[in-house]
Amino acid sequence: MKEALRAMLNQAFERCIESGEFNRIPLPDYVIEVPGNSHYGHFATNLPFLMASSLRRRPGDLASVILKNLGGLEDMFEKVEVAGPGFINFTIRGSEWHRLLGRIVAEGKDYGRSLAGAGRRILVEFVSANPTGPLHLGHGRGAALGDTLCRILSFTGHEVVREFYINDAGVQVRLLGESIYSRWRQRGDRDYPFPENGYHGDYVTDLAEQIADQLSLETMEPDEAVRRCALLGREKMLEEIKRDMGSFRVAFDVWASESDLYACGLIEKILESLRAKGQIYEEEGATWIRSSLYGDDKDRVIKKTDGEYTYFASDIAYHFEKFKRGFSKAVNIWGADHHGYIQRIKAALKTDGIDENWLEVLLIQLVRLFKGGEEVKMSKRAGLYVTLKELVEEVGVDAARFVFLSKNHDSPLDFDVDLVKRQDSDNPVYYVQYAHARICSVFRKAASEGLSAPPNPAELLERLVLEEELTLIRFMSQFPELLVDISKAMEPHRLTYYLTELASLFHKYFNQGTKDPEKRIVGGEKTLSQARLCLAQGVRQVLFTGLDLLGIQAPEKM
RNA sequence: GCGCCCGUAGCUCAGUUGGAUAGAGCGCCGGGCUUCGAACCCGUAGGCCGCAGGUUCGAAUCCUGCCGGGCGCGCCA
Repeated sequence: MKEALRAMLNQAFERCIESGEFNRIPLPDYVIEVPGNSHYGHFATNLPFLMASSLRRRPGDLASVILKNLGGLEDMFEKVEVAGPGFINFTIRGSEWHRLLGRIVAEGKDYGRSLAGAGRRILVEFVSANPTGPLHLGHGRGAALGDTLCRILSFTGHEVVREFYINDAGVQVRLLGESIYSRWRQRGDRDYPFPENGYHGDYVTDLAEQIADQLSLETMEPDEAVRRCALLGREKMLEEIKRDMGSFRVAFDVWASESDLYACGLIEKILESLRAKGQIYEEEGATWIRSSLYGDDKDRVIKKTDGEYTYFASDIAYHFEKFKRGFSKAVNIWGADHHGYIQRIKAALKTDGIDENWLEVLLIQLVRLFKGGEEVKMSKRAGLYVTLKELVEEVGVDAARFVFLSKNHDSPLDFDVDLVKRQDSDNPVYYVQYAHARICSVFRKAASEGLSAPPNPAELLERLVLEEELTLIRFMSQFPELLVDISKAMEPHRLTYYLTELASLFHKYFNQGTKDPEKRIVGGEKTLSQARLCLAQGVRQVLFTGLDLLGIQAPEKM
């Protein structure tokens, strides 16, 4: 509908120029918006303001001229007027909204799906936890964000690949092996030393027991035993991570391994090509990349004097490889404590001419957990932290995902377990689900009276004349473009707010009927009930689709 | 010190990328179930959008400078 309006305005603009009423100027980049206040109609444009300065005329006058040149007014509009200092406000006919509802119901589960991102291949890398310990709350937030973003991008026509990068090459995994081995030795020798910076969590002791059952550690040299502990520990942690992600309804297409990059010689290969281009040099016994030429604060070491690569080296190789795989864009979801690396990795990409905007990094801020009104302090190093699994066991997947997606990823999140655990009305999570369940209940009631939403309701829908009904349709009409906007801005949390508002509009509508039988969905005259059931069907569908994109279930009963 | 992010109702946060009278949830106070689900709805109170300038028809939104908070600035990962 907005597009139709835009086309009409563009045409009117041309007509004004051809008729000589306007001097020729380029069409401004104007906006058609839905005014917050319905007093200003259903749509409004600022076009006149944007032409005022170049034409040196008053916006109000320009608005009148444009209005005069708009064609086909009677068909689509109930009212078009110049308002304020120069807005043009449009009020759409009810019949147009009825037609739109018909389309929503007809499109069903595909309503909102689009081709906006057609031809765009996007790689989204998220979570990417070290396989050295269980996933924690921060990973949960990243998982919820990444997964929902991917779902929405796919729905808007992008080709999406979801990837988990396994940091399994460096000292972390070796340390894991040492930690496991030490725990195993400590069963016989209480004083056996534990590695400095080792992993302290109880899961390490569990791993030690499992691994001791599988391997005869006692027959091995310590070095060999540590190596085997590291390998097996990595495998087991990875399995657990995959399990946890699965039960959090997060799936990955690719599990990319850092150690594979080394194993297949990719790191050397890529560094060689950079060296050939003069982007790499040796100094003080180390190997450096000229990142400072491309926006980094200084050059960075990629190979240390001891001959080991830094993690940065493999990161560079990994991202170059991503680029070669032919994606139009790469999105990384990182913890906010990594923001210092953004500039660095982008600079590294630029050494090979890769546009820095090709890579987009979304930072997620800290998650703080509250229980009993107090913050639960966490320390990963000491192995003291709440795992994602524990959180999910306590509050459920739906609630956890909803809360993680209830704020911009860029702002810190306080997760109040007590609030989210409550099975009562204070829990924000149920609000949207409840609306869905309620509609399902209405349909059960309708069915018991032999009523349903007819598949081809065209003429019926004109029975919908209540302001609440038209408001619902108008609000639903914004769903497709919302998803496109979210895809562009990479802000999935906006969907959470949208659904909450849609649910709210429905609850208000529904409650009208508790006081006034004339306004009930089921119970009045047959055609009216059918029309209202169509409306309810549309709302139910949008709620369902929206929740599905959030990875949240839409229950029929609660 | 340098860089990034953030300052919006008592609390937690939205704010359609520059639009018209700044919103929601929680909390406070008051009201609504004899038939579609009260996990809901309705109403009241609550604001110098951190401060000061600037840009323009128009600023919570963009620019500059302060103030306050978080994070990052390794041949660690």
